[in-house]
Amino acid sequence: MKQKKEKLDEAVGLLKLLSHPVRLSILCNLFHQGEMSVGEIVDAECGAAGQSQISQFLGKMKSEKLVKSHKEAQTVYYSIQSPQAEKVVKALYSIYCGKK
Amino acid sequence: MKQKKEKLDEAVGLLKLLSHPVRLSILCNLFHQGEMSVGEIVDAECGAAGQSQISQFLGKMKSEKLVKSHKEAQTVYYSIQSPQAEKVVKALYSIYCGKK
DNA sequence: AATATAAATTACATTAATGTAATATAAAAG
DNA sequence: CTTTTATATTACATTAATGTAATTTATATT
Repeated sequence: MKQKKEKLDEAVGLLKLLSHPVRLSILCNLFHQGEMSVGEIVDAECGAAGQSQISQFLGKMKSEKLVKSHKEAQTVYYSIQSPQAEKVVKALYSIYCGKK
Repeated sequence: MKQKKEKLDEAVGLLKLLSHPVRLSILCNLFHQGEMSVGEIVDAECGAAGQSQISQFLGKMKSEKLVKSHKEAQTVYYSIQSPQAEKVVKALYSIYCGKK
């Protein structure tokens, strides 16, 4: 069985990546849409972040295995890869957006 | 109804506070123990953080209404106050420490 | 009163995260 | 081949988070 500290650090690693309004919003959108191109992701943020920053965020989340991507011609599509991320986003959604 | 952005920021505010191994560990312990003195909290961290830092963390989490405290003589007891924090900690526990 | 114990506060130094502009790469269209 | 479109990368400047030592406050004990 995994050490307490390892599990703690794993959870913290995930939480850190969720702890930014744009990154959380992106994951929320991916959770509901299933898959989005970078262009769609950028548009969905309505100016809250520029293309460069969003690309950086996606790169970081991909390197940390929260999301995966595939390329079709010049377009790159992202989707959630981590079940843990999905579960936390889901829990947050029910806490903050669930029915009263 | 609350704006999407407000809810996002509220969720991010909570996640940021959970995004530190010592703070998350403290909340996890409080979740399971219900209430702990600062001394017990410090001991439970086994040196991962000093008294000063833990006091600072508790102060921050209290000012953000994640936890509450009451004093008995020279001893201060903390417990979780935020239902949202409790729910996220619970979700994380089931994700990372749940049965396989 | 002097000392000990519990917790909080202050004051930094260090490290990490964020935001942004400019540039680069890759594929498609003209 | 030049231009356009889509995305990624680089290079900082700025701000925020972290860690730690020293000091302080409050209460209890001797």
